[in-house]
Formats: sequence, structure tokens, C-alpha cells
Amino acid sequence: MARPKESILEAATQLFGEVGYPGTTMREIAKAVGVLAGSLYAHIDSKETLLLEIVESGIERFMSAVGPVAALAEPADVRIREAVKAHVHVVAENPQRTLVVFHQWRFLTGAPRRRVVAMRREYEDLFADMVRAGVQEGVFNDQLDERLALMTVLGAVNWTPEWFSPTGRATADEVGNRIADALLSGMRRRPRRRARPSRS
Amino acid sequence: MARPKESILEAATQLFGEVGYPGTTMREIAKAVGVLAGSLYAHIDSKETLLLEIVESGIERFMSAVGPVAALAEPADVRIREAVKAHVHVVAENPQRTLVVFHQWRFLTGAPRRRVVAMRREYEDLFADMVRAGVQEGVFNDQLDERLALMTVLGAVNWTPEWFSPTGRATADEVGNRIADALLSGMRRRPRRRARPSRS
DNA sequence: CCTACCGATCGGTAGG
DNA sequence: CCTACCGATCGGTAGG
Repeated sequence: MARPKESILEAATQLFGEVGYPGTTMREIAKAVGVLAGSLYAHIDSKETLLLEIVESGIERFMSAVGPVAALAEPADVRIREAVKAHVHVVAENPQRTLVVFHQWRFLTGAPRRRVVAMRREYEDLFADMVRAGVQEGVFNDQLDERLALMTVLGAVNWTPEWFSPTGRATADEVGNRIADALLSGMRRRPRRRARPSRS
Repeated sequence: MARPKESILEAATQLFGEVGYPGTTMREIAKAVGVLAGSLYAHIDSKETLLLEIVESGIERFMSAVGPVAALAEPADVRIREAVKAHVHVVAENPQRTLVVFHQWRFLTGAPRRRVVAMRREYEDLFADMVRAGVQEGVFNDQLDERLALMTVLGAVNWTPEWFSPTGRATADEVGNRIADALLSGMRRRPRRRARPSRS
């Protein structure tokens, strides 16, 4: 089905997501595609460049979906809501691919690995900048621990591929909005109507 | 150092956490311990039972730390805060082990795998029950999507081993309290002082 | 895309 | 805990 290179990328994404990069053999990828192992090498250079292509194009998808939204001329809370929704949309397109992008990159080596680490960093910085902007704008609590707030945001969105089902009840927009609700209400200026204050 | 079995478990935990179960070879574990590969088998049965021991005892640690707290005679929001703190405490003891417990269990097979899946489920149910109780008690918004709220909670706590450093600035208690702040303020009854309502 | 195969490495064992 | 080794499987290649 479709062009062979695409079938290989698809099968590899599925398997890397399920059992990880070292847990996947070229013979399993070949079997899923419907050829023998040696035949794969007419279309790809190596197992590692296969992983690199999946991870790199995956991060680019997140970047080009969230980047423009993060740059909108809107208050930080609005931008974060839209960014979370955009992120969840990309997850929803292909949760398995997202798992590979955010977990399997560590098996890359040398220059490709350094490049991917820099790209991941750039992506996380989109969120870090919005959190910082929110505090400066006075939208968020000025007592906010920015690093911890960022990690809570990243934790919530990075967990979605583990449970989100494209065929499930909730749409990507609904999930993104609800996650944004949960995250933002913890960050806004003077809320805490009946919250016990934290001891730190 | 210490008893050989313990050294093996420690080295395996470190390596399984860094490069995953299939990415770790018995020869690497042996090298970290300071023996040759064959010598490991005087102390362990197989690579897989080594993983099983780490995962099973790890889940038990989380269960025995969070279980009693979840059963306290307190409102759900208080119990969730204490549960999050207890969870972060166990993460802080050994973040690497936590990564193995929550990610590498999928490489177990047969009956051990089924047992571990059931244990994980039991653990997640502690949090699911507290979320449900909070809605019934009227502590949380009755419009709350319980499944999504649960996933946001699990996402936030399950992300901590990826970034928490036991030698960093924030203590486990501080981190747990802040995460609880963020999560609970999104779940409480009629907050949203200036929140844009979600469209779903 | 297949046949046939390579050197290397894997988890694990026998015997001491 | 070491020496020495096993059968199986790995990623990848040559030649067609």
C-alpha cells in the first residue's frame, strides 16, 4: 500500500512506539511491510536514520503547529490554551508517533542526536516563554515557580499520547480545552478561594 | 559494595532506566557490577526476572506510600494533595527506578506481566477513587470530566521522574505541594474568576 | 525485491 | 566468580 518508503516509516513508527527502538528488529519491520529484511535497504540507509527521520519530522510537526500560536498577539493565558490545543491535535493525529518522538530520540547518537536535542529544547522553550510572559504580564500569580509550572504543563501534555484515543469520546479540542482549564486555573493571579496554601 | 544481589539490581535499574530493557545487555550490567556476564547467573535466574523484581517491588513502594494516605478520613482534595506528595517522595528516592517501573513493565511477558498490569491498575485506581469521591462530596466541580481530570493528575505526577533532581533546589514536599496546588485549583467547585469557559 | 550470507553480539550454560 | 562456549539472532551487504 502506498509508496514503499512511507510503508516502512509507518511500520517502524508503530513498532518503535510499542516496544521501543532497541526492542524492534529490522526483520519485524520488514514483515509488517511484507518484504524480507534485506529488501528494506533499497529504501533506507540504516535503522538509526529511520529513527532519525521519524523523530525529526515529528518534532517539526509540533513546531509548525504550536510555533505560530505561541507567537500570537494575545495574553499568555490565551496563547497557552491555544498551544495546548494545537499540541493535543498533533498528538491525536498519531499518538504512536508522538511516543516515538518524545521517548525514542535517546537512541540517536552523534550529531543527529545533538540536533534533535536542540529541536526538543526549542519546542519546550515555546512553553517556557509563554509561562514567563504570563507572569510579566500579570496574568499569572507572581509567586509562581516558573520552572515547576512549566514542568506541570509539559507533564500534562506529554502524558496525552499514553491514553488519548483518536476513536474515543473526547475530541482533541475538548481534551486540549479541559487540560488548559486545569492548568491555567492553577497559575492565574489571586485565585485560591478555598485552597490550603502550600507550605513552600 | 554491599551484597551482590543488591548491586545487580541497582546496576540493572540504572541501565534499564537509561536505555531501556531491550537496550541493556547482561554484559553491561555485569561490567557495572564488576564481574563477567556468566557470573550474574549465580544470583539471578534471567534478565526478565531481574526486570520483574525491580518493577514489582517498585510498584509496591508506591502502593504502600500512597495507599494509606488515600484511605485517610479527610476530604478528597486533602487526600489528593497528600497522595501527590507521597508519590513525589517515592519518585525522589530514586527517579531512575520510577522510570523503569512506569515504562519498562511492557517487556514482561506471560503471567508476571498480567500480575504487574493488575498492580499498576490498582495504583491508578487509588487516584481515580479520590477524584470520584471529590465530585460526590461536592469538593470538585460537578461538571468535571473525571477521566480527563484523572489523566491530568497522572500526567503531572508521572512526568516528575523525567525532570526531578534529588539534589536540585526544590524538595519533594515542595514539588508535591505545588503540583497539588496546580491540579486542585482546576478541579474545585465554582472557581474560574476570569477564566474563558471551555467550548466543550 | 529475493537468495544467501557475513561478522558481531545476544542471553544463557557447563564445569570447575 | 572465571573460562570457554552454545545456538540464536542481530544489522547489514553482495550479487543478481
